[in-house]
Amino acid sequence: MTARTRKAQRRTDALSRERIIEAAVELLDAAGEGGLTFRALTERLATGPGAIYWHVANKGELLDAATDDVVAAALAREPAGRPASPQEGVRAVALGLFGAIERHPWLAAQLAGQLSRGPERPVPPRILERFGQQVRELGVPESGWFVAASALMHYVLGAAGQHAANVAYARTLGPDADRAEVLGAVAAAWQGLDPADYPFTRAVADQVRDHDDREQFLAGVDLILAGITA
Amino acid sequence: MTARTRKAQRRTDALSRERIIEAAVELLDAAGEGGLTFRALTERLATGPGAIYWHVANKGELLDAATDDVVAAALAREPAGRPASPQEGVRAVALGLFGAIERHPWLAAQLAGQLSRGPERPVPPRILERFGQQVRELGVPESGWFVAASALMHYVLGAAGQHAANVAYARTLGPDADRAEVLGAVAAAWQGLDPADYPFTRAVADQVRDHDDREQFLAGVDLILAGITA
DNA sequence: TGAATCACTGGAACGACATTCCAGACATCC
DNA sequence: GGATGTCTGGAATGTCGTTCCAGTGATTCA
Repeated sequence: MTARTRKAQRRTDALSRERIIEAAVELLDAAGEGGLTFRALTERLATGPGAIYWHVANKGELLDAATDDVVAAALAREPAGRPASPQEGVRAVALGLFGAIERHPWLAAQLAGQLSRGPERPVPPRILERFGQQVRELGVPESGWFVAASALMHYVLGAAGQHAANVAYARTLGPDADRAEVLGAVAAAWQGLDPADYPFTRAVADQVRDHDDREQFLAGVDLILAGITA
Repeated sequence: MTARTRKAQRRTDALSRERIIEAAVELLDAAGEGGLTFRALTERLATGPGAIYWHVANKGELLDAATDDVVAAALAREPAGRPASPQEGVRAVALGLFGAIERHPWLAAQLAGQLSRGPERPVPPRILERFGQQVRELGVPESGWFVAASALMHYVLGAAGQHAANVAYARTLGPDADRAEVLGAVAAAWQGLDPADYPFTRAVADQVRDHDDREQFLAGVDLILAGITA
């Protein structure tokens, strides 16, 4: 009989690794990266630091676990049946991650952090694997597998992260800002750049205003798909 | 007469924003993200916190300034003459960033952080602009400018960051590890995954071991270029 | 039926950190 | 030669992650 089983028998409100991770995700969603504090966590769970540290090694592990949890849920949410085509499969995975990052804006920085903290982190291989399986079915020769899957993963994480950042930024301007204001804010920030130094960025600012983020995101995915199948 | 000019006249070892940023970059290079502390900074500059805070608003601004500094230097290092082709121009920008992230591994997380912290940060537009100008010369219709430049930027930052992470990770294993060990370490970490859950990742682990990171990175850039011109 | 054991808890305390405060040093200006 | 404003560094503050440890209550064993 494991420790947790025994404890669960004792009290239904017992602390557990799952409850801690769940609370951590809620705190992150509510207040961003800085919102996750052991103090806030003890308050929300009505306990002390020692209790939490018995279930979790440290804050880093907790953040990794929260990230893993959310990403796993996002990748599992996909349609059960096989996609109509590998291309559709890639789009489904991409949109799944896009939605997860949109719902949890702190995910973007966290994923980027795991990417740049060595190959041992659990999440990047999980994502690479999903894209990779679609790439394989796309008929890409094996020598191109890694490059193709990497390109998809890096674009998706980067672009989705930027989208989430824009949404969060627009929320800063006003809690009831509508979509036009949101996109307008980003465009305005870029329009304010020096025309001599940033001719291109200023030119595309208008596109950012007029296009749907999700469509533009998918256009990027299709662009890379085109590169893969070329 | 500005404050800094007058001060420079008084003492050549005077504190200045430039000297602080320079010291910050050195600390980051030496000990990574956690190495930049106001304590370490005061020690290295033989001064107190107040002196630093007179020149710099807070740690975040200092990090942003250091990032901006390094990226600007990397983008300026490119060959002065016009590239032979827009494709070569893209590769030059990509390799410039790749080298900068290789020399300063903390850059990857920092750039990702700026990306996911709103459109006001100075660095992302700087990079987007460089790629964008080449995209324009590639003959891409204006409606596709943003997607093409975004795809390039996100892939380059993500892939270069992952490369830097692997190099840093390998350095952890042993200070005198050679290239084979470095790549072997990453491959070994991926080979240890569950074959049932990670068939693709395990299959590409061998490629990671046998290929040159820089070549693979450029192959990714070319893949996206192929998608853009398709 | 006790006593010993074990998983688990939470309050107190610690060191490191970013940041603020402020009394003073120093060149410059009037 | 006082007044001014720039610039400095030491002391102090509050928050953070983390550790320590005396306890609690269920379980196990004699």
